[in-house]
Amino acid sequence: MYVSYLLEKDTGMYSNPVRTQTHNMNTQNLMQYADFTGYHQLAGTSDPHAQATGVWNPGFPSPREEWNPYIQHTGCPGSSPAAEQIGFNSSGLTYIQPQGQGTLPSLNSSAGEHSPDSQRPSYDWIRRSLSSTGGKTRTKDKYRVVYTDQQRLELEKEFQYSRYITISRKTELALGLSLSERQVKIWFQNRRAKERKLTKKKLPDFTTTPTMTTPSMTFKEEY
DNA sequence: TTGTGTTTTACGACCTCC
DNA sequence: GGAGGTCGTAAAACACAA
Repeated sequence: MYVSYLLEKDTGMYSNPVRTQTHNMNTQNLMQYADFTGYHQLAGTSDPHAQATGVWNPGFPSPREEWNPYIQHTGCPGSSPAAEQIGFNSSGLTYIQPQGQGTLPSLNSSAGEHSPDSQRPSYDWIRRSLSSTGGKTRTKDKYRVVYTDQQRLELEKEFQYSRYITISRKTELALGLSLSERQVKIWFQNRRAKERKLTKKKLPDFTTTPTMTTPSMTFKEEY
């Protein structure tokens, strides 16, 4: 809720230093994340699950059509005040990068031309602006970390685009946000759980719950 | 300041598919 | 068997009322 709250209301719910710094985001203060001190595992470092995935399929299709209503109903995330403040244009899929910042090298440049990914933001500048402080897990010295507003905003934007992240996008997001792919995957899992919870809350009388098949069954083909 | 409720990360168990 | 899905849950982080 926190990130969606950011997307919706442009005001932070929390008042801790990290969040306070980012309440009034713009393309300049995004670079504040350079001194972000939270723990973020780097993909491919300590996380055994964070290995890079394989070759991206150039034939990556558009997001599942059943999500289209979602995208339409939820509106373009980039059009939210919060998103606009940090530099996303109204399309929500094209990122206005800070000047002088390059783009993340495409996993497959030709794929980018044909996939919806080509219209999405590159996270290279974010990756460079984020710092990593090494890996800690539930069984180690810190139970969990708090993602920055920027990280959650980007994850939320991706979630608004598609409820199920593709392998290539997971890799790109993980790199761009200095998270492990496992963290991105779990974030999406938790985010879907949250959405189901909210939906359940909104529709308490909804007895005939549609059977939800595991998306991996259909999505693996799209990978 | 403290107690309490909510939200956010992270994991394990179990399932399905290839 | 591996990958990724849901579900349930633990615990940290946080908001807020008293």
